[in-house]
Parts: sequence; C-alpha cells; structure tokens
Amino acid sequence: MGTKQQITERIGSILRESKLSVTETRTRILELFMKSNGALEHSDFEKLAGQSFDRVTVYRTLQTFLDKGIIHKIPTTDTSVRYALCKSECSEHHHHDHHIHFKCEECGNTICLDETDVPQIQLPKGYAAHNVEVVVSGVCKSCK
Amino acid sequence: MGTKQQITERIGSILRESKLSVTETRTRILELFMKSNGALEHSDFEKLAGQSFDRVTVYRTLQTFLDKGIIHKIPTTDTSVRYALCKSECSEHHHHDHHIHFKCEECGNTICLDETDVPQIQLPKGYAAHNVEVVVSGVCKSCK
DNA sequence: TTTAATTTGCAACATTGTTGCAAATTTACG
DNA sequence: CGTAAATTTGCAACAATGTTGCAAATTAAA
Repeated sequence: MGTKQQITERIGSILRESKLSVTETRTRILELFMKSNGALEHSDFEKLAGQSFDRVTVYRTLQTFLDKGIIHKIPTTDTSVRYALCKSECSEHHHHDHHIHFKCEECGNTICLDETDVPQIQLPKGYAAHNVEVVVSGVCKSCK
Repeated sequence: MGTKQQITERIGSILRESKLSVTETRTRILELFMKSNGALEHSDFEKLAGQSFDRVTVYRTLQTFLDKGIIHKIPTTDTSVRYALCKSECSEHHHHDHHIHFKCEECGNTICLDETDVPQIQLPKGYAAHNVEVVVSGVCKSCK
C-alpha cells in the first residue's frame, strides 16, 4: 500500500497526468478509493467523509474521473452507480478494463477480479459485440 | 404473438397463477412488456401510456411482478433499472433466468438472448459463485 | 506576486423513489 | 347476481438523488 506520503505522491501524479488541478477534494476522494478494497458509490463519499464534501462537488469529481479514465463504472441491478479505480494502464483514450466484477452477498462489497479472464461469448448471427460486462455474485474469500 | 384476445387471455392466466387480482393497470403493463421486444424501464411506462398511469402504481406493480417472478431486472451502469419478462418456466420460487443480455449501442434497446449460454467463470480460490450476470453491448441485428 | 484558468460551494430546481391512508376495484361467497 | 372482505389504486406529502448557473475561492502559469 505504501506510506501516506507515497500515496499522496501517487495521487498527485495521477491527477497531473490527466491534466487536472491537484485539489483537496480530488485528493481525498482518490484516497478513499485506494483505501477501500472495493467499489464505492456516491453515498459512500458523504458517509466516509462526514459532512465535509459538498454533494455537487462529489458528483462533478466522479464525472471528471470517469471522463479521464481514472475510474470506471460497475453495472448493478439497483439504482445506485458503483465506481472503482482503473488500473494504471488505463487512460482517457485507452482502456484496459477487461476484468470481471464480484459482488459479495454477505458483506455487500463489490471488487474487481483482475486476474480472471472475461469469457468469450458466442452471440447469435447478426450481433456484433464491443464490450462484455460480467458481474458474479456469491460469497467472497473473507466472508467464507 | 397472437390476437389481442389471446394476449389478454394469457395475461389473465399469468396473473391468476401468481394469485394476483386481474386489474387494468397490471394488464396494460404486461401488454407493454409483451409488445416491446426489449427491456423497459420505469420511465417508459409513463411515456408509453401517456398520463394514464399513476407513478406510484407503476412502482408498486413492477415490485409485485418482481416478487412473483413475472419479470426480472437487468444490470446497468446508470441509475435506471431495466426490467424484462421472465420466460414461462419462471415462478416465485423457481427461476430459469440463466440467459445473457444484449444492449444495442445504436437503438439503445436491451434484449434477452435466451439461446445463448451463460459462460462458466473460473473464480480465484476462496470465492463461491451463486449467480453470473452478463451484459454484452454492441450492435444488434436490426441496426446492422 | 499577480493574473488567468480552474474548481468549489451555495441556492434553487428537476427527477426519481417511498409511505400512509381513504376511495375504488376486484374477488369470494352466499 | 348482490353483498362483504380483501386487494389495489391514486393522491398528498415527503425523502432521496441528481443537475445547473453563478459568484467566491483555490490552483496553475507567468
């Protein structure tokens, strides 16, 4: 994980690479992503950070991070939107988010399984696939 | 598809099998599901049916249909929730929804691909899978 | 350090989802 | 068929979530 110093350093370079100003809100939101071992949704930021974040700023920050390829969305069957950090090989124009997601039914956590391959899907004739999203639900390592 | 008469008949038996009263709202919502060749979200009902549905009734009807296994949800990366009709073999306690979903980037439609198998996913050690959701996005037959 | 560009926070608003309750509709049953 | 019981609906009121414009604050550039 690294020292607090190193994390701050890493966050700074992520933001600078994306040509974004290094601000307190952005730094703290990225810290929360790095500390959490799973996906976060909008309401988590207000909870995790107390009253200190303005709702609007969180919405705009997450949207900016999405645009720059710093985070990605994870599909859900409810109205919440979950976000997770992209790996370092991702950038605004080049994504390597080809991994599956796992949602634990016990702890509710959603994590990215980077080691697990996305399966090939044999579609019916006439369909062209651009992207495959896989979300497996079950019981995770820690909850077993 | 069948005549209007036959559809009404079919809807009646779906509702009776689930021990639900056959009401006008429920009948019309099921009709919309049957006529549409894809998944519907909440706002579609207000659009498709003009002003005639009360918002609250639509929410409650969809929740009831979910509870009874008449419809199922489809994962999305936005805040909307998409619903589609289950096949006839589904019921409150016994689901056969093991199919993948396809979202067309052109027409925006989401459909169930019943013929296509859900892939086996090889999870890391320590994870137990109960359910696998797959959503493929790309271009559908009609838009090609 | 000063200026220009970016970001933030507030207010106000729009949309989406929920709850309680009385009126209306549907079902069950004589 | 007609009545009583059960279910469903619609309204009002509210709660939660997401959006926009704009002035003040912060950050970057010189």
